[in-house]
Amino acid sequence: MNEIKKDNTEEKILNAAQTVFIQKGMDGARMQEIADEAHINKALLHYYFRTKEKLFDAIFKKVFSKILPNIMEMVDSDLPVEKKLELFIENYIDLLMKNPFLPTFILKEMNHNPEFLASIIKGTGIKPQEIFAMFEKEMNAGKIKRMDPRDLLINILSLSIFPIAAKPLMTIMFFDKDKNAYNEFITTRKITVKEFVLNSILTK
Amino acid sequence: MNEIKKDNTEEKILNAAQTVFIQKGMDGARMQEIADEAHINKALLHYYFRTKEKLFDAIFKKVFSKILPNIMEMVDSDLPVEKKLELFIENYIDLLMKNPFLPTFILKEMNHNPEFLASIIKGTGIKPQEIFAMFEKEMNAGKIKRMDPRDLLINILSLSIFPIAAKPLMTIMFFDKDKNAYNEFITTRKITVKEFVLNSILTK
DNA sequence: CCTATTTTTGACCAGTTGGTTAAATCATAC
DNA sequence: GTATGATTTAACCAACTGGTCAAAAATAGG
Repeated sequence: MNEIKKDNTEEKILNAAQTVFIQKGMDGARMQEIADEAHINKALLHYYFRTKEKLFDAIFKKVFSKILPNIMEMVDSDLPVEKKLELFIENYIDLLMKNPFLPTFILKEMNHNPEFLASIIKGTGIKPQEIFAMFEKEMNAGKIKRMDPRDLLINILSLSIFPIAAKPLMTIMFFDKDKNAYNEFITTRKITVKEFVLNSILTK
Repeated sequence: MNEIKKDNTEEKILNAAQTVFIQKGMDGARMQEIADEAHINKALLHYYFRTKEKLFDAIFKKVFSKILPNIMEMVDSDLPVEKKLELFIENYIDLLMKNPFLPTFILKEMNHNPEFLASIIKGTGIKPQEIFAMFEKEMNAGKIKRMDPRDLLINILSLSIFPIAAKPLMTIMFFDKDKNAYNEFITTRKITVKEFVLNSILTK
């Protein structure tokens, strides 16, 4: 029963910590609140994760890994670029709609510890170089216009992530505080963003 | 001497508070640190701004207003769309490069109090409807492709703001921690973003 | 110079915070 | 059962935090 119980408590703590940290951030979160959320004693938090910072690091790593989906297999596949792009944007916006708090949380805590951030990125196995190489191959084949592949990747990420990170601003400015209208709009963007990008980069 | 001294102290406090709040956020900032930064007694903070929250609100308002430049006169001008877009993107990226902390700070604290955010936006005099109307006029004239004008505005904002908000991530992932390379890249984007957008929306 | 008002300060406080510790409970193996 | 080690708890603590207050210093007006 030893292992099972340990796993269970640790999982309860991780889930509770994720809930609280995402809502309140590192500085705003309270160890007591995490303990309450997990229905355990506060001292138990320190028994499993010695300090608040270690617990936070575990959560950040967990959450950050979620936001980097398995794009590499998409990149390596032999689908045409249009299809790759379509899949990527749809999957990515879908992922963010299901976890709308991820972008804000990550942007919020991104400056916290750049070295730690770097180590996480390295651990995900994402190789930007390979994505760039894929883009460049398409450029050489005359399929898409010649441009800095980093620009292209950053543009796609910007168009997908920013509107979800800035949800409160968007909802107030463009949708008169109507959250349903905002959500509907984001759903449509799975198509419009793809078209916007393809219109721009495809050679005619 | 009454007025001058008061203004001076108040200004010292606002500057110090801006520095600390932007660096640490609402929760991470300490009143004592703000007082030290302003070289005054902590009690004086509470004499000018009764609570931490009131001081923070003043800073947020000040900082947020900065990020909404005078775009309306650009919108109302009779320049061709291409020129309007070029001016907007260049000015906006320039503004963000000079204040690279603004996007992160605002995104970080955006959820803090949506009603307060709404009141600030109302106070800036920005009328999204007029921007949308301008886009629609260009569409009717056959100058740019038909699309949801909200998509277009959000796309432009995303492409301009996100790469600066996500600076640490970008620098690590795409520029091997070379901050100079990153800055150079952002400068170039004043041109490439404009081209990216125009390529996509201009009717051929 | 004297008085009244405003600005500034040092000392203080109650509540909160992350973290510790010693003892209690539980599970396991013998 | 009981000895052993892992898990859980209640009570506690020192440091810190936003905020207060009475007194001192500066300023302005007469």
